[in-house]
Amino acid sequence: MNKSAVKVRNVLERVGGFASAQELHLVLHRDQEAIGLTTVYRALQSLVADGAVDLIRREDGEALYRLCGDNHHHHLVCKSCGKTVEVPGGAIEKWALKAAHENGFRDIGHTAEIFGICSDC
Amino acid sequence: MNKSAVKVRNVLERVGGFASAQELHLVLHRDQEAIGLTTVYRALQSLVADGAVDLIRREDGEALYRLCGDNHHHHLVCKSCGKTVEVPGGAIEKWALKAAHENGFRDIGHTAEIFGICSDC
DNA sequence: TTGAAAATGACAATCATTTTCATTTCTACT
DNA sequence: AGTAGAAATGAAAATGATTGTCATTTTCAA
Repeated sequence: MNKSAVKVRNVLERVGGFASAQELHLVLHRDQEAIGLTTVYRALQSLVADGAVDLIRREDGEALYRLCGDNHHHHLVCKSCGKTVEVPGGAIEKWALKAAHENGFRDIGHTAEIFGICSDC
Repeated sequence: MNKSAVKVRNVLERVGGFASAQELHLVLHRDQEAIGLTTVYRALQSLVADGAVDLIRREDGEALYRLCGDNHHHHLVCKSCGKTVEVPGGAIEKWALKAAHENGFRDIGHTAEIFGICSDC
């Protein structure tokens, strides 16, 4: 793993949740870490390839990254104000594994998001 | 609903599964239907807004559209060859509703995809 | 028929992501 | 230490899907 990949991984660790490549690049700059946007993208690519980082897509198609391996959970997002709640994903996990198994798939991953309107909106 | 929206909806019906905006535009042209790409995008937007069409993201972030079917299901997609299997989503539905309810959310929707490597790859 | 409102589409603009390529840093070997 | 070759870096250009603009066309009710 590169020096850059390590930096990116550390930032991901600190932010704790999902972040876009551009956000990560911004945070790195705030921290006086001189690193190019291109390099951030490359570091994220290799981290994803190594299975160290998960990639999901925001509704507008932008890529979001998060460190793999923390306790697995999904997100409940308010469509109006953006408020986000973490939701345990045990049931989904079982569902995904079962469906994949029944169809002969292996190396399973999944994405799941719930969205709605929160009580404050 | 517009004339264009109707055309787009018809094509979606014929192709039966997921298709990108550009693919739909191509099919429409093959059918001698003169319709601009911009209009295809707009028709898809309004169809999605009306809940007539579902939108998911391919792994590279490109948007895919499909006629909103009566029977709610999700997809099990092979990362290698693209083979897709429909999976019933009952368990997910319950999970999403429960999680949303516990946190005071309403007007709930959800997305879920499973991906892996199929038995042929 | 007519006139306002909606729809259309060619083209330009946007924006995340990838490519290119010249330069810099690392690494291994003498 | 010195050096060649490989890998990493990043600025700038390219890419490609999607959206915005705006002049023109169509629709439709009065």
